[in-house]
Amino acid sequence: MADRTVRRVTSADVARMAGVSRATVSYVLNETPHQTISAGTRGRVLDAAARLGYAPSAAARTLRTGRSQLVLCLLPDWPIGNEVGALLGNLSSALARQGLTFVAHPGSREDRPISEIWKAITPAAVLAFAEFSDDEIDAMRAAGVALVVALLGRSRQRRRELEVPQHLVGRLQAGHLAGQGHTRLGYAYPDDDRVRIFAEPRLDGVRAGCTAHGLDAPLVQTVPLDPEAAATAVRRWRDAGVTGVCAYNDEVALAVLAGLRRRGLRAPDGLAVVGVDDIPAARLAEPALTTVTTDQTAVAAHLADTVVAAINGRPEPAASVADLVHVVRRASA
Amino acid sequence: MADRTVRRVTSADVARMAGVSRATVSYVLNETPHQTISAGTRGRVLDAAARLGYAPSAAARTLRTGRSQLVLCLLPDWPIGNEVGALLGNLSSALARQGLTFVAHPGSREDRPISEIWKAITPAAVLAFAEFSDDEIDAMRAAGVALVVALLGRSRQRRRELEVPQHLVGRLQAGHLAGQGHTRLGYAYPDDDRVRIFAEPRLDGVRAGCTAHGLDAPLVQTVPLDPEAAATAVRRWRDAGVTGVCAYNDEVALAVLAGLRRRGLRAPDGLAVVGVDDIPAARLAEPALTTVTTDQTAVAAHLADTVVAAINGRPEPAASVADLVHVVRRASA
DNA sequence: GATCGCGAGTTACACGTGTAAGTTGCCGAC
DNA sequence: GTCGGCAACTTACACGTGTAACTCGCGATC
Repeated sequence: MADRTVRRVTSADVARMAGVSRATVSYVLNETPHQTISAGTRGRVLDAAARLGYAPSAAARTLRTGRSQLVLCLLPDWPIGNEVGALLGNLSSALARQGLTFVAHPGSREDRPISEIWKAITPAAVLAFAEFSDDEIDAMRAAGVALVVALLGRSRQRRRELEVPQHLVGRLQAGHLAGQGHTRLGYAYPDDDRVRIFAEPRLDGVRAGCTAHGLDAPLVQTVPLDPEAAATAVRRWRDAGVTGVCAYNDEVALAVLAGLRRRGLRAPDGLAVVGVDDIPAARLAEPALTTVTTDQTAVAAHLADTVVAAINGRPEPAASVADLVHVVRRASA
Repeated sequence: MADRTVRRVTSADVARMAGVSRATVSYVLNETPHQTISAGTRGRVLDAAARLGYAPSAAARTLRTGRSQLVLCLLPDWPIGNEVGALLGNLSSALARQGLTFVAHPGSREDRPISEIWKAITPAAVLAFAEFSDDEIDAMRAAGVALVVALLGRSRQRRRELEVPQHLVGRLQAGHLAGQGHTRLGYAYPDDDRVRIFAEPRLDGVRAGCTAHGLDAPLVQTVPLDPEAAATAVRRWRDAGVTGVCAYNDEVALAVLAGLRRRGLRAPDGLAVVGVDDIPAARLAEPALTTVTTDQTAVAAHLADTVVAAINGRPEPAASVADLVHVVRRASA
């Protein structure tokens, strides 16, 4: 009867089977440059590794090199929706193609200082939606993290990778309404402080869009996800002569639609409404919601390229912003 | 000028500062049982560790013990919504209180064999929504994973932790409609094979609820997230004498509401509709959607207890299913 | 007064890897 | 005929930790 405790297959086992030293195994498997290995040995090593089902110990490799193959993403404490979920999925796929494993850590910073998290993982790179303090960034770099990216918000050294798409979203919303002939726009701001880092660049984009089309700045109102409260916002907009509203996202847009109903009105006549994200509920709403979507695959691919480049010490690639966002035309605007 | 490459603080540094051996530091910091350390030494070690900002190397610890402090959750490839997001967040908090770090890995299994993932992490436990093959389970156990939990679907050795709540959800939906006097029910099944593992136990719950109230089995129809297709389903239900419909989730329920509108009808008179999840769009719909919610905090807490118990070799705790799901009464049923 | 027990530590090894430095044998150049 | 150079490897160490096994002094016990 075999040993109860099944031992892990190590590179020493592969070496023994291939009849070479452990170093040779390492050189072959890692394709180390400037090392000359004959085709015969190479084949024997590869064969032995495959036959034994060898997988290197991530812990040992991390200990030795001081850096793991993990990319850590710190999720925000506000509920993540489909669109962020899609971004994470695409990011994971894109990084997997480069041999990096993507993991996400949900949960607010209050639970545990974030240093606990990355010290428990030693990631190659850290992505986060919110900002880092300079101290945090220094501590992470000192611990061997190659790259720290704040996707949004202030960041000392890196540019904010998601900022541009958010800005474009806002511009496109405003542009769509301006193209429909609306001359006085409103902005439906979310009633949740935690998403401000997303809302601000979108609102800036709407402002820029208004300016570009020669319109006045949008009339901003906070809209809770509640029909009654939304109805109040609708009244104020209409009193001010607003005819089209850009909403922070589809949920806020749905609230505006509900507010219109409360007042016996309906989009687009009472108020044209444009959302963001194209959630499933958007096309099921009454009227169906016009909305703006982002090509999360493209964003994820660029983000993955940036991470890989930084880990390998190469300069970061330029972003292509063309065709990143689109309007999905439906009945509400 | 100091050394450019900032060295990591190790337990040896702490030992030097406290004037003790490295082993003593380890014993103090890990509170190893059956080790007698004087209060004085203990204090000096703790003080030195705090002063130096010492954090143990996860890689070294993992290498030594053969098991990391990470709990890995493999996310499904279908889009995760708010409710799963909330579950993950709560789970992360609950595990953090026990010293475990929770990480989620998004992305389909097609990208990369899942063995690549857990070999790159060596987690203490693995949670997944879908099933594992027996071979996968064996391989993971052999690699040192203490616990493998399939939250849903078949699983050889562990029970499926999320199965019961899904079943309860279905029962409660049926019970609510039965309580309103409906005698012939329909079930709106999602048009996405990937969520079958969620849909089946919910549908089973609805069936059980019908039986418990002496009703016929529900008339099941697949409902795509499209108003026109939903309208067809609505016609068939009404032709069959169905007066109340349980939907897989709120999005499918919104589709049913849209289908009713297409036919000039409205809930609850044309067809009473009950959703699941209470997404933000539910209370903004017309009419506002009655729905069933699950206490994700309680589910997460129990799941965390199960994980911790398994890692420490204790028997798994019993689940309390009382008050886990609730009906949110609105206009649609 | 030798012995035992025990509190309070220390020494030493193992975990599995990457890689710098060293060791062959062989071939071509002077 | 020697010597440098190179292909093809091997030897040996370091990474930072947990823990079994050992040491040492000291007070109590027979």
